Amino acid sequence: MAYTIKDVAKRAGVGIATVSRVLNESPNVLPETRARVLAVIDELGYRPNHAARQLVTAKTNAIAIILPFLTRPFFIEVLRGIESVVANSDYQLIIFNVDSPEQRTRYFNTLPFLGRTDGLLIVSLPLAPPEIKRLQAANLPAVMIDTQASNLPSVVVDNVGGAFKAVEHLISQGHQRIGFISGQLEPDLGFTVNRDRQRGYEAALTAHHLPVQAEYLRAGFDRRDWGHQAALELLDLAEPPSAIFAANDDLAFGVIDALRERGLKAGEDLAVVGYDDLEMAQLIGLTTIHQPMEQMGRKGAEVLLAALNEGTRRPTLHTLAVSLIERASSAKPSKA
Amino acid sequence: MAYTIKDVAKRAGVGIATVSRVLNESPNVLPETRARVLAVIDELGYRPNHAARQLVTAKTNAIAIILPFLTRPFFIEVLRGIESVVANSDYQLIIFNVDSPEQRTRYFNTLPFLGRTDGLLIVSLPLAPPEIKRLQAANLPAVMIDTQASNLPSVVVDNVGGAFKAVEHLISQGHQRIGFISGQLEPDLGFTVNRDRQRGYEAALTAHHLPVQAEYLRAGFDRRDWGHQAALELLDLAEPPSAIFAANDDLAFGVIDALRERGLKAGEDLAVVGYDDLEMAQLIGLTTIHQPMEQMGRKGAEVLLAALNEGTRRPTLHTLAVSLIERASSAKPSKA
DNA sequence: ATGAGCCATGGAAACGTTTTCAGAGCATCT
DNA sequence: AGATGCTCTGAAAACGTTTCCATGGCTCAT
Repeated sequence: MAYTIKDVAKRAGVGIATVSRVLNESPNVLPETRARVLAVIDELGYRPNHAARQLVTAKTNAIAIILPFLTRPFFIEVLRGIESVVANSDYQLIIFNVDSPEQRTRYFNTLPFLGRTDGLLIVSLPLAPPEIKRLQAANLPAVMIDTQASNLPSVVVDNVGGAFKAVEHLISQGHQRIGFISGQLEPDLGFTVNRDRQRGYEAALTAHHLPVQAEYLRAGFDRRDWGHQAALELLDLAEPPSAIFAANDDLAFGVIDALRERGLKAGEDLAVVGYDDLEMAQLIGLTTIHQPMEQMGRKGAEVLLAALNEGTRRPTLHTLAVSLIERASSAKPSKA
Repeated sequence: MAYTIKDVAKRAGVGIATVSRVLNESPNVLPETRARVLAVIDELGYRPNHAARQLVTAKTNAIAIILPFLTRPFFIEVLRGIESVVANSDYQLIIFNVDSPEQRTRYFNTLPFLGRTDGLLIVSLPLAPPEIKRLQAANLPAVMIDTQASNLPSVVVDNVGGAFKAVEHLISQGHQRIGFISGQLEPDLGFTVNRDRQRGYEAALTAHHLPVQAEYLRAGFDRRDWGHQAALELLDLAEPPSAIFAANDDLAFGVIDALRERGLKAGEDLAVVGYDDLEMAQLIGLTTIHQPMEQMGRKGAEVLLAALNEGTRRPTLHTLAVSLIERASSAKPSKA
């Protein structure tokens, strides 16, 4: 068995309370005593038992992050941002991946993190009011990233504004017929990205006195093959669009795939703009909206740590800016 | 404050031991008693305190995963595999990201997971014998993924064999002059992938009676821009190779980039083969070696869980197979 | 010289569980 | 009828900390 505080105390010839004081850097310990205790700790390789400490302090020194689709680049980047901040604190990071609505409700019903974590980072998953209530009842500080809850601190990006920028860019290039391809507008897990970006798309058209045409709107799935299929559908219209705005880069890749299949080229025969600015976008030369994904993670983690350490707990809303990255896929069209 | 087991006991008119028995599904409890206790638990919304439970059982119900470069696709896929297995157990997953040698040594010296986790999954990071000793001294079951330690269970892929396959494929396409681009052969964190794949490259050449030419070997960094630069260097040789094997897909993307810059096309002017089979590889049409990344994670997690639940602790070695995925980038060359 | 106040220290309670142990009740066997 | 054994139960010990409280020694002002 591992050594306990008693072993240290005995060996150092002091009481366990003194050892505890040394451990917790309490002042009132004679330097000489402290040195002796530290020497023994070092000699025995003693390490305080976490569980015992947790039991009495009621602190876990861990925070949980709940995110969907661990595998998608967006979430990875966010995770990376979070990790970079948390690694420099003395908190540990527990991961919960949620891929299905069932898992989601299971998590928020059983709250398996309760008592195992001091705080929560919730990425992209919108919470229902009763769920928020339950968190607050449990006195568990939470920060939302990429979703918003009115009574919780939230870190978001302006999806409507970003989409607006994307479409406005296309319009400024002379495009009048602009298609929009997105994933589900009302997905199982309640994401609002697609809806928000569609709103931005429509707002930009309207602001420039262009009509919003139903046949140019293609909401399907958040998968590349849907981007592919939807692009083909748009190309086959009697009057096909001269530009396509895809609600995320992955869909845009599908679009580019479809173009290639038809012997067409993005940026020459049809302008394409994506959203996310994944690493791949640069390689492919895709014009897109850059989201500060890692920064979102960092900011969220910082807000949570501040709440934990200083007790700051105001539900502030942090909105991060997005920017347009111009690349070859939206060069000026040959035929306006 | 939250309710404790005492509150439940009092309210149900039983002793705390009985509540504990109900909680732990011990047999010897009268069905009627059990029902009464469960009713009270439900009524109060009682949840057992983790720390207290841990303290007495000396079990944390958490496992830690230690991996480098959380951001690279390879590790993400492995992580996803791990997560998918762990999510179905009642363990939780704590993440430690290690990006620098300093962090690495810090982690393995302080062992911050000690007492917070029941087991360890170590991805790609080779351990020095004293480090392994320390883990075993702490009685902490560990499984290595994508590295190997003689006295710990390990899940690996055959990097030498995979590289062999890749190069043999190029040779079978008629190539005689084959370049090899890789990251550092002796990187800071001690990965051996690059070295292993180089060995496979050399073995394949030798097996087919082709010379290993030093000027065709380019070891640099695990970054796309190195692939780019090294490819240019190879192209500028007096007698440039007709094919390039890149030690990972990312490097291969850099190669393709360089070709494009010179107005050349992979698969037509020069054959390119990568390694990893990232999602992007498919999009780009890169011939590559498919690694079962997610499966590695799953397997590793399964082995660890088995060790935890059943006490199986033999240091078995699990070698997973890799396969060649032929795509356009290694079509038959026009001029052999 | 004496009391007030401070500092360093140790003993013991408390945290909320699990688990050991002993006992009560009851049926079964001799 | 008494011994035996089984099932269910509760009291109490144990886990390893932190923290409260008491105490003894010391300094310093009176």
